[in-house]
Amino acid sequence: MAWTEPLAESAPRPGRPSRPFYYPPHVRRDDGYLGPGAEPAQSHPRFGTFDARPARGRGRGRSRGRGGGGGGGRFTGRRVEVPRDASPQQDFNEFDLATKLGDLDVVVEGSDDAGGEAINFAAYENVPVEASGSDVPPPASTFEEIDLGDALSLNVRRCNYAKPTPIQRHAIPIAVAGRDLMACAQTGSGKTAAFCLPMVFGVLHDGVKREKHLSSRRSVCPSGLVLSPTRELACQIYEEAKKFAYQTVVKVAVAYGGAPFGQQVRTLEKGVDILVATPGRLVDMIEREKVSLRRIKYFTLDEADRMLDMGFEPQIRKIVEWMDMPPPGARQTMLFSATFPDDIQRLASDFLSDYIFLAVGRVGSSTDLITQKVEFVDDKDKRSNLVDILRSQAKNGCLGSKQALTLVFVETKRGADDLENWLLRSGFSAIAIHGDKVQMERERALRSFRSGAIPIMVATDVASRGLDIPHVAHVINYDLPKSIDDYVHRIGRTGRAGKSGFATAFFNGKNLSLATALVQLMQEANQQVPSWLSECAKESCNGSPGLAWNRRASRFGGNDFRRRGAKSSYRSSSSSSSSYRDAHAYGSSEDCYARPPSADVYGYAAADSHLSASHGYYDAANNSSHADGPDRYGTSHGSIGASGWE
DNA sequence: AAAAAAG
Repeated sequence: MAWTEPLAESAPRPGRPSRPFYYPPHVRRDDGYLGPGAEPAQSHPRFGTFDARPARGRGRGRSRGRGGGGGGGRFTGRRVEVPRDASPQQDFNEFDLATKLGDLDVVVEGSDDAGGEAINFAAYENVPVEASGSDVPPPASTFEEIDLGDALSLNVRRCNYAKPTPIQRHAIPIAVAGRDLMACAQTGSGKTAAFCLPMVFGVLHDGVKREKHLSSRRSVCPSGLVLSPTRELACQIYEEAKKFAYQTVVKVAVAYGGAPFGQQVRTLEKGVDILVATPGRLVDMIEREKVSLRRIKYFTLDEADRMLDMGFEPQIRKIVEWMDMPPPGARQTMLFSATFPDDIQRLASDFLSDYIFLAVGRVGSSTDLITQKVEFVDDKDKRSNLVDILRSQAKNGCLGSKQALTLVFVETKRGADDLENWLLRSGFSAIAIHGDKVQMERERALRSFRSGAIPIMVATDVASRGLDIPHVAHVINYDLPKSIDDYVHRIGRTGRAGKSGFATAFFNGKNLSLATALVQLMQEANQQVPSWLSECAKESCNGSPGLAWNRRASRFGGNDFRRRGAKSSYRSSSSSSSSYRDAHAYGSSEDCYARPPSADVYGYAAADSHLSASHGYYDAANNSSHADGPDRYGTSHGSIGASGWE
């Protein structure tokens, strides 16, 4: 009963003296929020929702049990279904409540604040969960239950994590049990903590033997490794891991390109237990014998589907299979991502041993917090269209008290620079980030965007994954990505923290191949789909090879490819026992008592309308482009067909 | 065809 309960119970008592509690600087934030990227339910500004969503057709069975008797090593699975009527809107309000309260004041001078009691934790429970594999460890509902030990528990507290999020609940016990894991949950849902905590715990539990760092004259031998697809994300993970390792013997370090090699090595040589790295620099370090992977015991691939896609796969394979890392089975491997296409799952299973597949998602996932608009805009009109939007946004002010941030995605690095220049010339404060900039510039861009000093950032896909930037109110897909997965990750930069977000896409003939998947995605997220877009989807469907991108069927988890591949041999008969436990853990019992007061009581309706008001341009912009959308499409149809090859 | 990741 250490700390979660008191927090919640003391909340309604005003004037109660605050608990003295030291928060080290690295877990503080300028906006008062103390936690890192994941989500103490109680006051959590960053808790979005879950992107991982069930595949279609899952609504049928209420639950699917694990095999009766649960014999050792048998492949079993369990699922929990969410009532169909779970209203996304309601969830939004609940999250928004948490957000608002969290923003009011957090912790240092009174962790009693927060009205913990008013928060409906059931919102967290309302996610469909699938866990499949042999002998899946049961989820834990509190951190205490997981028993991470004093030091780690204290750090979790310092991060203001009151309760584990669903992905943490399920993944942490699995990880702590030493099992391999393939986990699906949206970035921002506490995924980072879900693998960092167990890694720190593992190292701590194994006992750090300092001499191991000296066991080789030349190279350091970390026991934990996390790989990330971008440098900035690596930094972010490093920062998070550091919070858990604070005041323990566990040392965390980061290695990525574009920064002085020697400096990073010198840091490593002081000892490192958990190394967060990007692939290139890591390979470099290994080849120069600065680092050895021979003692790796915990290995995590973040954004695993990206890491295993065509561009990255050889490098990852090299690191995992051709360097000195212990083979699957001799190490623990965990893969995390929001999206996990089938073919990538198949690839990934090379790296895993008797793994558990975990998908945590909510019906109508995070994207329904995001209002998605698609406008038909020819390339030549994009600039003026963008400027119109930005101008209207500037006029309509900010998002709450904070400067609303706008993230504009473009296709190419060159395009990012060009657009940045154009915006600057048009009088906007904007900055570009892409892979051709030197690392210092990249970091400076991200920093000034994060802080709100420069409220518009033009980015390539370098910024599409994982980055946790509070107050991004609007994501504009100036150029749409080729794959729907990228689209999902991009718009996922907003609509976090339970706040609503806007996403606008400029669509034209060049994006025809995306139409089908886009329409599908929007429909699932209860978005209004312009009729001209539906038409595009229908057209492009016909016998075109354009569906190469369409991985809808296998995305969003809820889908362990092993179950599809060999259903009959894997799936055991359903049994009521384990499904009952899950239903109980996630189900209605908690659901019914803790409904928060209606949104209006707290003035969310107002907050909400303020938000829409601040984006009032929307109606105007949408109407006009909507009106001429079909025409433009119609007139250029011939060329669309030609250019829309894949 | 593009971005990312080594220098």
